[in-house]
Formats: sequence, C-alpha cells, structure tokens
Amino acid sequence: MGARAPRPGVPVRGSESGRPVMAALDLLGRRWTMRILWELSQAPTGFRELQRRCERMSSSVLSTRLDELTGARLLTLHSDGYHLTPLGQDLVEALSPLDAWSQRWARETDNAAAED
Amino acid sequence: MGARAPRPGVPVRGSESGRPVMAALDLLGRRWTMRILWELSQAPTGFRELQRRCERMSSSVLSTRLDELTGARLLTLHSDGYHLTPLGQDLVEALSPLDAWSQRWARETDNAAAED
DNA sequence: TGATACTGATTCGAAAATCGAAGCAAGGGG
DNA sequence: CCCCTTGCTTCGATTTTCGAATCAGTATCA
Repeated sequence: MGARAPRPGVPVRGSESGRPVMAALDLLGRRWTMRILWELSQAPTGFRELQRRCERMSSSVLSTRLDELTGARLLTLHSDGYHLTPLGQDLVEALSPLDAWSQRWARETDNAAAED
Repeated sequence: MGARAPRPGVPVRGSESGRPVMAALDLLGRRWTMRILWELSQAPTGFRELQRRCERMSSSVLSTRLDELTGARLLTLHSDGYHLTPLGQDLVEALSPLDAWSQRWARETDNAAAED
C-alpha cells in the first residue's frame, strides 16, 4: 500500500515547514477523512457498516483512509470494528466546536437567503 | 463557474441529510480550504500573496476555493485583499483547538517512533 | 502616448485522486 | 459441503487538482 500518511515533523503536501498543524490540515483535508472520524466517534464500526453510513463512499478510498488514519495512530482495528485511539478521540473533541459553529452558519445562511 | 459550494440545509457530497455539520465537513474537506482560512486568519491577503504563502498552490484551485468560501459567506474581498467575515473568524476559532492537538500528536508520534 | 508592472482571475491539457462494481480470501454457522 | 458476512483489493471510468500561459484592469513613470 502506498502508505504515505501525513505525520507531524514530515513535510507534507502544501507545506515545507513540517509544522504539526500543517500536517494535520493535510491529513484532515482529504476527502472523507473528517467524516470517518466523526462516524467513529459515535461508536466502533466495521468496514462495511462504515461504508454504509457514509452514503456508500467507495471502498477503495475507505480502505486508503483507514490505512492513513491507522498509520497516524488515530484508529485501531479490533474484533468489533474500528476504534478511535485516545489520540483520535482528542482530535474529534478538538473538532467538536465545529458542530456548534455549523449550526450558527446554517442560521445565518437562512437569514441571508431570506433577504434575497 | 460550477459554483456548487456546500451550504447548510442543502444535501452535499456524502450526505443526503443536509445536516449543517456535514455541509461543513464537505466544504472544509476540499483541498486547501482549511489552509486558506488559516492563512487569512493571520491577516488580509491578496490573491497572489495567498498563492505564495500556500507553497504556490495552483491558481485555478485557489480561484475556485475563494469562490466557494465567498459564496459560503466566510470571506469578502476588499481593496486590501481577502478578509474573513465574522462568521469566517468564528470558524477559525472553532478550529483553533486543532493547533494544540496537533502539537500533542507530534509529541506522541515522536515517542512512538523512538520506541521502534 | 506608450511601456512596464502589478493585480485578480481564467483557460486547458496533463496528472492525480476518487469512484464504484466486481471479485478475493478468511471465518462462522447450518 | 454451501451460504453468508467480513475486511479488503483490483482496475477502468470519472472527477478533481495541477500548473503554466494568459487575459483584462489599474497604477506608475516617462
């Protein structure tokens, strides 16, 4: 597998600096990555079930993402499916204000649309 | 332009639900999007300067992303360059715990690598 | 009136990422 | 054995991204 997941300290796509946050933005900025973390924060989930929850995302990309996230030590696979590691749980928690923000975004977008 | 930026309330790639957070994950999950927001949170920046800061990302994608983010009311263009709107600033603030997390990620990745 | 040099932005062929249906190997009942 | 489910791979088609060239608009200086 072309396991070339971004890691802190290693220069990544779009940044020569290797600054951790840039590696994080690279990893999270790939299609489905945040969605997968989001789904796994609800409950451990197997491969096929995860695919179902994500509106049948392609299995090839799911497999690639799971490799990347596992390589980044954010996931592990057990008998009951993929789990967030403590580090992965912290990431989801760091991302959680996004939920509240998105609701404000929705309200303001509605208001703006109503004004048009 | 294929101006098809995700908006809350509108079903987006990977989600029929139209749940705001899914629209946000879709928008943010596109290449360079978070990086652009990150750069603009430091200071207003013009098109070409923004391109320079992002390691010379392609102008076509930059243009597309700026359209999407402007359409989502997260940016505006003034004489001194692109600005975050208040909504956009709130998003960056919602994302800011990511910086602290990424540093912990870096530490733990170093430790794990040292054990190998 | 050029000439030059910026700006934000577009075009378009090439390259890379993603899609998605099919299939594989392993495991667990029946 | 057969059948079903699992995690996962393969591979050709589609979509996205890349990136160099280019455009139009504005300012500056001669």
